[in-house]
Amino acid sequence: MTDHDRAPIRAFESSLPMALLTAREAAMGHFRPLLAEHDLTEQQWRVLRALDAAPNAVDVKALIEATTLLAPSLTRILANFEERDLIDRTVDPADQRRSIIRLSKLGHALVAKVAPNSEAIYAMIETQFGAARLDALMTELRDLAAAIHQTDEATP
Amino acid sequence: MTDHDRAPIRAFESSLPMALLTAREAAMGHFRPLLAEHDLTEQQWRVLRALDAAPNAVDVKALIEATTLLAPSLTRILANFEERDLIDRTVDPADQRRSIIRLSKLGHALVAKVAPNSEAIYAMIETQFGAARLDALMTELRDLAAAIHQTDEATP
DNA sequence: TATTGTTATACTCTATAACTATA
DNA sequence: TATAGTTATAGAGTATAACAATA
Repeated sequence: MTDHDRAPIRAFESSLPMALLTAREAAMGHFRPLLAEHDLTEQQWRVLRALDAAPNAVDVKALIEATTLLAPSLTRILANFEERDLIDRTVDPADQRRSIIRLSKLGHALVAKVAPNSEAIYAMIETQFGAARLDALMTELRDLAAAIHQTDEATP
Repeated sequence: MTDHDRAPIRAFESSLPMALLTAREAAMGHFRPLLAEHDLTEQQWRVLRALDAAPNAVDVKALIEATTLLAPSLTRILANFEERDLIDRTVDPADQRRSIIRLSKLGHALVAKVAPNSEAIYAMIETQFGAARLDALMTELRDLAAAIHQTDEATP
């Protein structure tokens, strides 16, 4: 602390997007170093999780929807994953325009390696914040997103 | 809908960071086109709001903290703002290393022009989701960030 | 003609390190 | 020596448009 410290900037954390960003940054601050250890970006991890969670093999379009990435971003990420042998890719025999993506053995192994740490971090947060409270918060977040999307339809 | 549609990818929206991201994207989806009209990025808007909310003129360090941007990003944004005459910049006479930043008349005018639309969007969200509920959610988000930061101190 | 996915391009932010000028 | 801020550099995502292959 010196004479030149000024009053901190306040009031604009009251913005909803900023509150969401701050909360997200707090959570990801724990997680990003873990991802970096495995040479994964946040977006790459989103793709891996989506692939891991998918009941079946998926096409690029489904991945775009699940990850909210743009097509060109996803194209590059998938190219990177192919180089690293994290995914297998085949052409849909029923529609040759489509790529069918699935996690390779190596890809599954990577998810299996990272995921437990992710859950440990999550558990820490649950302990600190309260499991029931966190559940309720997640529900509210989903409802909020849904409510906003409804306003989309009202004003196209 | 065609024969080739597959089961949607589920389950991983249960990730906290993803829930925060999705909610944020929903909110920002309304706001980004408005910013684009004024040639502003999300990060630039964050800086403008921070400057507008600041009780006094601020230095670069305070802006970094308020916006969670990195120094090099902020340096470029401030250079851009100077070109556009949105800010005034003076050297702190008490410490010549410091830059003192404040919004120019033009900068204040820009904030004044964009902010009402921002509030209109916010009002729409409030209506759809419920004002009290939104308030409660914001409180929870702030508490969550605080709780996570407490775990930081526990595990340095 | 429409759709799937890729390529091309320009811009911005992230992240780190090196550097300057003050203190 | 330490701090405030800038410059340099590499890498990755955002965003649009144009494109090839397939339907």
